[in-house]
Amino acid sequence: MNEQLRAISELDRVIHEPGRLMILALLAAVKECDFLYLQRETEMNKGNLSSHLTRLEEARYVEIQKTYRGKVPQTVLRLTRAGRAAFDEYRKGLRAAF
Amino acid sequence: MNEQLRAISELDRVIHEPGRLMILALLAAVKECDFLYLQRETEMNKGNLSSHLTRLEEARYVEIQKTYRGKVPQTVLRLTRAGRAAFDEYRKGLRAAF
DNA sequence: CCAACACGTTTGCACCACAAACCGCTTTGC
DNA sequence: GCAAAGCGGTTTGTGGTGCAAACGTGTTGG
Repeated sequence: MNEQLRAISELDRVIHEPGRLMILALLAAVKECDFLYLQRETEMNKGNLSSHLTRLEEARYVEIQKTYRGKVPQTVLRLTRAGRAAFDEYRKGLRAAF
Repeated sequence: MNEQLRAISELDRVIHEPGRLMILALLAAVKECDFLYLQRETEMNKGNLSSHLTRLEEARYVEIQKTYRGKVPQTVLRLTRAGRAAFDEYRKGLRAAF
């Protein structure tokens, strides 16, 4: 197997999913944001977004912090150190492949 | 939605799957090859490879030509024009995203 | 002959992305 | 006040799909 193919085959499948890729790309850029901002930016529906976030949390790539803005619940998202590392690694893999 | 996120969300899902990405990357490089060569290079099992190829054929991205090498059946694969265009477009999308 | 092998394909399952339905809370209308 | 609608998400149901094991069809070896 050549280097290009190996790079492709080793891409992190948790990150590779476009929905999650969008989330990670955004979080990598802004450091921190809330659920609704993420929803507006990605144009995903709530359910879809919520389950991708859960998956990213299970992978320890994203931290989910539930809080309140006044009386309104607010979910704040942040990349973990591992998440940033994995995302960097993923991009490195892509560059190696293309 | 910003340009990066749009590029990600518009990635062709048929191509985005790593198994098929490997197949297309290889076919783009060599123009034509047979099933077993593809299997060795990608290190996929036959079943997996076969179904990805079927999917690529259904998408009209790959041409599957069954022939013989002596008495031994041989399956020759080739990128179609549409396949090459879609692959180029996919790579363009990736570059726009990263 | 018939057993083993070569070249793929089909089947069965397990997982997962997606959206509809739901839930608890708050605000609005009357 | 108190239904009804809205807000911020989560859970559920399901169709689709990636994967490997089992199968099929022909060929070769003993």
